[in-house]
Amino acid sequence: MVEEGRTARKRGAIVEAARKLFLRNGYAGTSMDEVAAHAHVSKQTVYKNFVDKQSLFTELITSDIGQIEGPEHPLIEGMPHTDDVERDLRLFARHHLSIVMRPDLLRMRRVIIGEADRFPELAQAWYQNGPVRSAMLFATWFQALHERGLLHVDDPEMAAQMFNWLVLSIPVNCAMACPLDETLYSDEELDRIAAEAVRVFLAAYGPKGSASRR
Amino acid sequence: MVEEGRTARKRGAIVEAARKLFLRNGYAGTSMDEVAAHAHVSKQTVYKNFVDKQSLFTELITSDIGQIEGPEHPLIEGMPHTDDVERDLRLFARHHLSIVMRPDLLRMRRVIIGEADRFPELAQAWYQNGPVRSAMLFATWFQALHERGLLHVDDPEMAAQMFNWLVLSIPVNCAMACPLDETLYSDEELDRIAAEAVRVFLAAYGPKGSASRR
DNA sequence: AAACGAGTACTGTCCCGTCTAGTACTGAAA
DNA sequence: TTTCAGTACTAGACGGGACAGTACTCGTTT
Repeated sequence: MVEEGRTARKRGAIVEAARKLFLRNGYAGTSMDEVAAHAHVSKQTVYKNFVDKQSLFTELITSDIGQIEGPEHPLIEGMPHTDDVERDLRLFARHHLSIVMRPDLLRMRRVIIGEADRFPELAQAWYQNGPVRSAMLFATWFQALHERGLLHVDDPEMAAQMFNWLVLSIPVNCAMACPLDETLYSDEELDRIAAEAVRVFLAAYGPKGSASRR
Repeated sequence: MVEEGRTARKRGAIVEAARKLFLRNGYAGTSMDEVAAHAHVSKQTVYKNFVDKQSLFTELITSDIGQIEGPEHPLIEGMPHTDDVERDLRLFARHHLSIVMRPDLLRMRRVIIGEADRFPELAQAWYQNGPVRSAMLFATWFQALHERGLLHVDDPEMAAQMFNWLVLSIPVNCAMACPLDETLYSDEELDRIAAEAVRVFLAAYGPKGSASRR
């Protein structure tokens, strides 16, 4: 099982090199020669595995988009679902943040946004698999909490989006414009943002009586 | 005054063409020949006005970034500053939204994010002149409202950022991944988002007693 | 006259994708 | 285990085209 055969190994090296280069230098900024050299593979091998530069790019990104599918799904499923909604939300928000703020995912976000005009279907796939999927999960979650009287949401879709961006917006939007090599936000800052986001969210969508205020 | 001289007119045409092409096709996706042709100008003239492709790009974007400085400044200054904070906030949020959602500004956001690795100082300039400057304006505004007892903000910086992204996040993040030629959000949807953003904001940062809930 | 600009050809570079000639691996038969 | 065919891989060259930036000639504006 560890044995993959030579071809698969080569292909893996190509994909790995391509990922690194595409995410760092963008589509136009990456040449196939670079990919081949970086993968310690001849250019011919690259073209044996991928018909095109476009194909290499889209297959790679598409596959990566698919990989993201699932970091928060099990988390919501396996959520403690205690009655301490604030604690649950904060834990989840913090976890969500630490995933989305992974440098490789931030780079991917940048590349996809930058190429959104040239690869619109890719951008769509990413958007649907990322923000939209998250929002839908949140919406069902909040709907359930609403029915248990632990939240008060008239429009679960809207609340879900608000929650998502309350948590993510500040650091993600900063990361879009800032160099990613240094650490942008410390763990403590992310903690603080997650906590405040949850506080704001609960102030607006908490159960009727409780106005949590610090 | 309307007369600008031939040179200035040519230069203007070049900048205009370059803006259109760079914002639509990105930096690498735009050639100097295209710019010249689109400006009805010879390539030599382009190089008489701008030493470089890089220079053309950075000077253009930098100048555009400078232009944005001021759409909301006068608005806050000339704000009615009634005691109906919710109304003021909602009007302002709606106005802010309609500016930031202008297609050309969305395109600029895309390009800057996409080239953030290759033009980090540009990305920084944009970030400072956009989100950071907005947040600082909001912060002083909220601070003043706090002192008048119309808001309750312990951390004006944080509140300002939260407000900014509560209003903008949903449509802006969608616009990053979606084709910009068709209209993404109707005026009514933007109204709704602005209203909900203000509601959430006031629930969290409104004056102590009032829990505005719909 | 003097500067400016148009038009166009040109240089050098980069890069995609292909081709060729030769080498290494793999798996099965002898 | 050795042999051997078939396949994968290497290294490098190359055609074709795009493009940044320059050179040069001739017309136009001021």
